[in-house]
Amino acid sequence: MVRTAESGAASRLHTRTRMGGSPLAQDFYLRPTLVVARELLGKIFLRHVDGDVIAGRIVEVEAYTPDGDAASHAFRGRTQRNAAMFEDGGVLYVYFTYGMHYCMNVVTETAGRGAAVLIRAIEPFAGEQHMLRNRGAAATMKTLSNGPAKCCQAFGIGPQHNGIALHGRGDIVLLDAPAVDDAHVARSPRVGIRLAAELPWRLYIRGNPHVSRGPREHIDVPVT
DNA sequence: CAGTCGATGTACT
DNA sequence: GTACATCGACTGG
Repeated sequence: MVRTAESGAASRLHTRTRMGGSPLAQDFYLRPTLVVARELLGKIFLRHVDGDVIAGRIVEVEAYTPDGDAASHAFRGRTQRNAAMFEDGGVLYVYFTYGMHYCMNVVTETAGRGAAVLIRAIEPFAGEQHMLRNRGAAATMKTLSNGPAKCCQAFGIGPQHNGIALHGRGDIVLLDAPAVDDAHVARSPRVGIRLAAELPWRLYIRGNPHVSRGPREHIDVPVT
C-alpha cells in the first residue's frame, strides 16, 4: 500500500495511543520556563523514523530562563543561531557545539522571550536497537541517551529539526505521562557552563540510572 | 572509580 | 581570535 501523508499521520496517532499518552498541547510550553522544565520530567519524547518508533522518558533537563540568565544562548538577544528560542514555545531549538555535537532544547514561554529547556537525558522506552545503531560502536544500553548530545545522536536529531513543532502532527512529538513526584526530583547547578554557575536549574529524577554524569550533590528545595 | 585531555567546526566578540 | 549547555579514550590510584 502506498503510504500517504494522511495514513502516516494516522499511524503515528495509533502509536501514540499504544504509548499511553496524548501529545502535549502548545499551552504546556507557554508557561514559565522553570515550571515547564519541572513538568517535562517523566514526559515521553517520541520520534517516528524509517518505519520505526524511537521513544523514551525524559529524566534530566536544564532550564535556560529569559531574565538575566547569563548562561542562556538568548542572554545577549536574538542571533541567527538562537532564533528558534524566540519563537512561541513548543518548538525545538537544536544547536551545534564543540565542533561535533548537537544538543536539543524545548522552547518555552511566548514569542520574543528567548527561553528553552535543554534535554539532557532520556530513559529509552522503545526502539533501543535503532538508537544503538544511531549512536555507534562505543554505545551501550546504559549510555544510549545519558547526555544531551547522546540524546540527539540516539534520536537522529540534527540541524534539520531546528524550529520544528513538537505539538503538531509531525514525526517528533512529546507525549503526556504521569507527573513525577517531588520526592523523586533533585536539583543541581547546570553542567558544563561557566556563567551563572551557581543557579541550580538542572533537574533530574533522583537515582535514575539513565541520568548523565553530573554533580552528585543535590538541593532539596522546591522549584520556584 | 576520578581526573585529564584531544577532537573538531562555528558563532560570536 | 576565543569560547563552547560534549564525548570518549586514556591515565593513575
